Amino acid sequence: MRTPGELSELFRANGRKVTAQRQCIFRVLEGDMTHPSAEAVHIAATREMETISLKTVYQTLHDLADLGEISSLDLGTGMIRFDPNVDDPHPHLVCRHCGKVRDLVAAFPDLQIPDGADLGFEVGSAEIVFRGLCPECRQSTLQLST
Amino acid sequence: MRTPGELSELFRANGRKVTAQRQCIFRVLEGDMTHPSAEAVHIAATREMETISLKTVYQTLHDLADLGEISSLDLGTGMIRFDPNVDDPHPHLVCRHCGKVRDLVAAFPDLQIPDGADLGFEVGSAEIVFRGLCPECRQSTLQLST
DNA sequence: GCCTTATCTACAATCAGTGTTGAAGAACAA
DNA sequence: TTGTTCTTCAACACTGATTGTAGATAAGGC
Repeated sequence: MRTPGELSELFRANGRKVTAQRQCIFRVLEGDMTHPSAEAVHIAATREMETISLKTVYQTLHDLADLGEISSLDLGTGMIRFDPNVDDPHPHLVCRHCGKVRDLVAAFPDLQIPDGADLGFEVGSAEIVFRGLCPECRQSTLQLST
Repeated sequence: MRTPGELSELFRANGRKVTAQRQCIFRVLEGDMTHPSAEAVHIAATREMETISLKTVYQTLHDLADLGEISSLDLGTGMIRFDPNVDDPHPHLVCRHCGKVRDLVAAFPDLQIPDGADLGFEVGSAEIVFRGLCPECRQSTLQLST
């Protein structure tokens, strides 16, 4: 993802206004590797701007997704997650206990659908999701069973 | 998925009762390849039993999923989809326009995470989702742009 | 600084899915 | 078949994430 300054430029170039709320959200997202939900972004943003509304956060995140600066992921955790790492496609690890999401940096072969197997679908993108338990939840599950 | 009769047996064997509503749902699911949502199953079921409630449908679908007879999928279409084809893992094609889901029968290599790359995750399952446009939505999109 | 227009906040609504509860019904034993 | 017990049913209200609305506010060009 770009820096807050670059994102402000991009918003202006696209006829969008650069408000204090949006810049606050840009800053919150910068360097965030946790795949935050809109709610999580809102909580972080209110630490800087107490009055920012959740609706504004949703709106700005969707704007960023429309511009291709972040990607929105529905990984089955009950809420949409936002991923600032949009430059190279990568699989995701999802904890089925706490919902934590992590990028998997290991390389995977490009998935190609064999000719004719797509039944007329025009395929745009492929996603790989691994589900399991994150280290923390593994730990607490082990403790429960002893 | 098993036949309605086999499912009834299985329910009894697991201490669950076999009600008319459940048998109706078994029949609806049999041979359904459309990955229906609970809502869709409910609509189909009401054609046989007008008074069956959506809650009962949810309950029975979850029971079936708990017994491993169907799998529940959150593919980002806004509702959980249920897949009676649980015997062999397979990728899914999801239409980003109408939400239609199709099994991809083509074989894909087992996805294995390279050692150390999982950062301590205990990985249980892998999912592959292809997103794109189904033939019908491709058609209507083409017509719109002419 | 002024004006136009996009954006903001607060509030209410939507939508999929779940908890609750009295009533109905299935299983099982005698 | 009958009675007992326990599960399940259906209606209703509720949750939690997300979106629509509308009046107030502020950005950005002049």
